[in-house]
Amino acid sequence: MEEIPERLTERPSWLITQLAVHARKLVFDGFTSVGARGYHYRILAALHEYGPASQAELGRRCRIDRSDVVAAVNELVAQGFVDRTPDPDHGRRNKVTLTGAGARQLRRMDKVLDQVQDDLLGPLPAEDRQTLTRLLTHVLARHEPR
Amino acid sequence: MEEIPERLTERPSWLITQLAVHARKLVFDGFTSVGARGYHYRILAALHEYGPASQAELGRRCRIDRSDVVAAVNELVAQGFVDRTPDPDHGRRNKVTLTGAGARQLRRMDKVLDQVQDDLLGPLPAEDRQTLTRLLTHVLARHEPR
DNA sequence: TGGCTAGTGTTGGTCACACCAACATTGGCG
DNA sequence: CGCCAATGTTGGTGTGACCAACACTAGCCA
Repeated sequence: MEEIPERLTERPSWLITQLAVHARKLVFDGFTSVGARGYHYRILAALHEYGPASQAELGRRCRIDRSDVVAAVNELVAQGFVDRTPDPDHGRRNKVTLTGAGARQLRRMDKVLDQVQDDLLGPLPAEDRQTLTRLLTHVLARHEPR
Repeated sequence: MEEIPERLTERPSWLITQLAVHARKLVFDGFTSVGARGYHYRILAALHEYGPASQAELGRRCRIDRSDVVAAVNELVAQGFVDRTPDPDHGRRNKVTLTGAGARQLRRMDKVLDQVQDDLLGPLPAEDRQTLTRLLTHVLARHEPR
């Protein structure tokens, strides 16, 4: 009954940002159920895929600001999901390492995320789902040049 | 060179939320150049399309929380883009009305947004653009039931 | 060798957006 | 009439994305 202005609904920027709102809520709820949030997942994923890394590297790979990596790693350390040790070669640099518990947490979060995809895309046919993913990937790539 | 973990890039929820980050930045920059922000546009658009409304109505139509409508309308009043008068029929209710300056501001923001769509979707062929819009609309509709 | 520059970790802020709880007030309905 | 729903408002929370500044280190190059 309460209609949204057409100026909004017909613009891709509205569709994307509003759908992102719902996606973030689903992700947030899922991650909350395992005591985590988005930044944690990104960092655990990067550590699992590329191995131990400095905080600056993590920030670049995860698209997280250096300063925000500090806080997230602090929390992950407190939960025992990563270790932070000074890099012996590089004086100032830290080496962040995934722990066994961290890998298990990552698996839990993966399961949560898989469920989220289904909730998010709902009854979208597999073909449309693939098309959507392809188009989004293509557009996003043009905004992440380097 | 700095690769993003596949776990992220292959998931639609990541694609949508990350693309939304870029969309928000484009919209933010554009709106900033005319001294406004997202909430302002939504409210001006709703007033233009449906005429004067109460703040609660605006909130429902624009997907903005009641409490946030208060602040946004305050700002719009201060800029002279809307008028807020007590509803004569309804004691507690306010009637928010678009002014001439508000309508002009809305047109400015419309132009900004049109440019943003091009920047956002880049060189996506018209057909793909339409497909993307259709799919996004469809998925979003399932998350906005009523 | 000395000095500058780039990179690193850290602190401490800002902003938009979304959302929630509480409160006083008011209208309308049973 | 009395209760419930709706309204406007205040004040607070959380995430995610940034930015500026600082101290320190490494590496380069003149």
